[in-house]
Amino acid sequence: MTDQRIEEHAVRFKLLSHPVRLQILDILRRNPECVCHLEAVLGKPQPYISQQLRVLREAGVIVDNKEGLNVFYQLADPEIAALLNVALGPNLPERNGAHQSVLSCECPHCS
Amino acid sequence: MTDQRIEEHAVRFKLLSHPVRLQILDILRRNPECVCHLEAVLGKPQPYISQQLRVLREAGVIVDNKEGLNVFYQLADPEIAALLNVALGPNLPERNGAHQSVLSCECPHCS
DNA sequence: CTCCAATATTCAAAGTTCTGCATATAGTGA
DNA sequence: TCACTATATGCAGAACTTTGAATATTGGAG
Repeated sequence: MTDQRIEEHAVRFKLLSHPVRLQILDILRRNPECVCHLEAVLGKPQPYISQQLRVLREAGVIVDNKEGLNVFYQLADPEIAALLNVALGPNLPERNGAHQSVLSCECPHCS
Repeated sequence: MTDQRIEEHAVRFKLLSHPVRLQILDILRRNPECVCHLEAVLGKPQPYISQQLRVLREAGVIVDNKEGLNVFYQLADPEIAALLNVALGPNLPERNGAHQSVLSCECPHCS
C-alpha cells in the first residue's frame, strides 16, 4: 500500500467523518433529493447544506441534476455506498422503496 | 438513524481519516506489532506514533499487550476490520500469514 | 539500587476545518 | 424586463487537529 494510496483513502474517510455530510449521504443513498428537502430534514440553514454538498460534489461522491429551479443530488460513488452499507447497515428495500415526503419541503417531489 | 448514532459513526470515520492512523491499522490488522516496529515501518518519530496509538487505544479500536519492554498492539474492533476490508481490500492470507521482519526493528519478533 | 531501553505524556505552535452570515447567481413566470 | 424562489459562493472568527520537541514513566539487567 503506497503512501499516496493511503492518503487517498484517508481523504475519503474524512468526507464521511462529518455528521452532517454522513447524514446527507445516508439520505441520498436511498433516493435523489433536492437541497430544500435536505434542508427540511436536517434542520440546518440552506447555505450550510449547500456548502457540505459542494464538498461532496467536488470530491466526486455525489452528482447534481437540475429540474427547473430545484437541484437534485444523488450518490454517485459505489465505494462510498459499500462503506455506508458496512458502517450504517444495508440500504434495505423497505427503506429504499418510496420517496418519503416531508411536510416542510415544498419541492415537486414532496408535494 | 438518530443524531447520536450518526455522530458515533462520524467519530469512527474520523479515526480512519488520518493517514498515519490508517496505515497503523492496515499493519495491525495483519499482525500484532510493537511500537518500535511501527516506528521503523512508518519512519516517524516514536512519540508521534505513540500519540496516534493512544487515540486509537482510547477509542477502543486497538488493544495493547506488554511483552517485557515491548508493547504489542493489535486490532480489536471487528467493525473497523470490516471497513478496512471494504476500503483497502481484503486482508489476504498471503499478506496475513507470516510476520514481516523489518531490518531496522530490533524487537524480539523481528530479530 | 542504578542505568538503560522502550514507550507514554504533556504542551504549544502551525495548520485545517467548521460554521454562520452576507451576498451572488440562475432559472421561471408574469 | 422584473421580481421571486432555489441554490451557490465568499469570507472571517472560533474551534479543533496535527505535529514536533522536551520530558516522564515503566520494566528489566546488572
